[in-house]
Amino acid sequence: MRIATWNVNSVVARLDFVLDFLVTRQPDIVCVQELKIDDQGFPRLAFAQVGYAVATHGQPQWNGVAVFVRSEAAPPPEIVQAGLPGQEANGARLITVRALGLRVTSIYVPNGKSITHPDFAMKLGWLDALAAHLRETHEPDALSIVGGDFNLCPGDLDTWNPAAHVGRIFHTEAERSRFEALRTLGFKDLFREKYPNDATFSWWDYRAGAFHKKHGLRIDLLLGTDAVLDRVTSVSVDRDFRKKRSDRIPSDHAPVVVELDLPVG
DNA sequence: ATGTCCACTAGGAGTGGA
Repeated sequence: MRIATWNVNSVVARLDFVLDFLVTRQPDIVCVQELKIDDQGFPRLAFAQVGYAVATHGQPQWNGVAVFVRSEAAPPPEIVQAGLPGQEANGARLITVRALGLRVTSIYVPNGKSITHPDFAMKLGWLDALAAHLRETHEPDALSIVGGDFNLCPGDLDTWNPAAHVGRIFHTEAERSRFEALRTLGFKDLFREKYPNDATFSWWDYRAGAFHKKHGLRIDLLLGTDAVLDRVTSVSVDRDFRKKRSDRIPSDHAPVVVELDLPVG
């Protein structure tokens, strides 16, 4: 089974990239963030035509999350939660589905803007609410995945220039301690568990040639319970989908993909 | 490099967000 997470930075602007990712990589499940479209406007038909069912929790203009499921020989995803309880006013940032025998959550953590901005406190509160929600709904023995854009670097290996970012947003102890709380709940960082010493990034700023210069961050993460972790065979970043294609502009995030030793269906 | 790209409003270029 192949499961991915990808912040697409507008599913409408990125439709060609996203459909090509599905067709060429054939992921079984994809956690998606930054749809930037409401559920009515979501281009469902285009996804059905390439064999994917979608569960969306969108809003106009900003945010929005989804889970795509390869529909060949599989029932469509069943939505079990749309929106993080108590945090609905802060944007459409969480959806949980049951699909292919797994519980899968796609999240888009608030950016926070800067550590002095009111949005930073909102971000920390959102992460606290996420931990509380995962604690309440946790099935310790289940195959559970939380994938998404966490808008934080878990450790110094996850940032291209740690010295320049000490104490800055995405790198603060306040953010990292909340990430650690998710691990304590039983949600392990699949990439880091598999590769304790690898510096691999998933996001590069559009500006200043950051991708070319390898000035990136690892902020797009797939977390899983031990039942998932035991079945991980690889975790990779699909950098091809961060590359410009003739006149087409990519998202500033690349897909992160985990391969599991787990049959589909 | 304050560097780019998105959606929205508006009917063009500016704003807010990331």
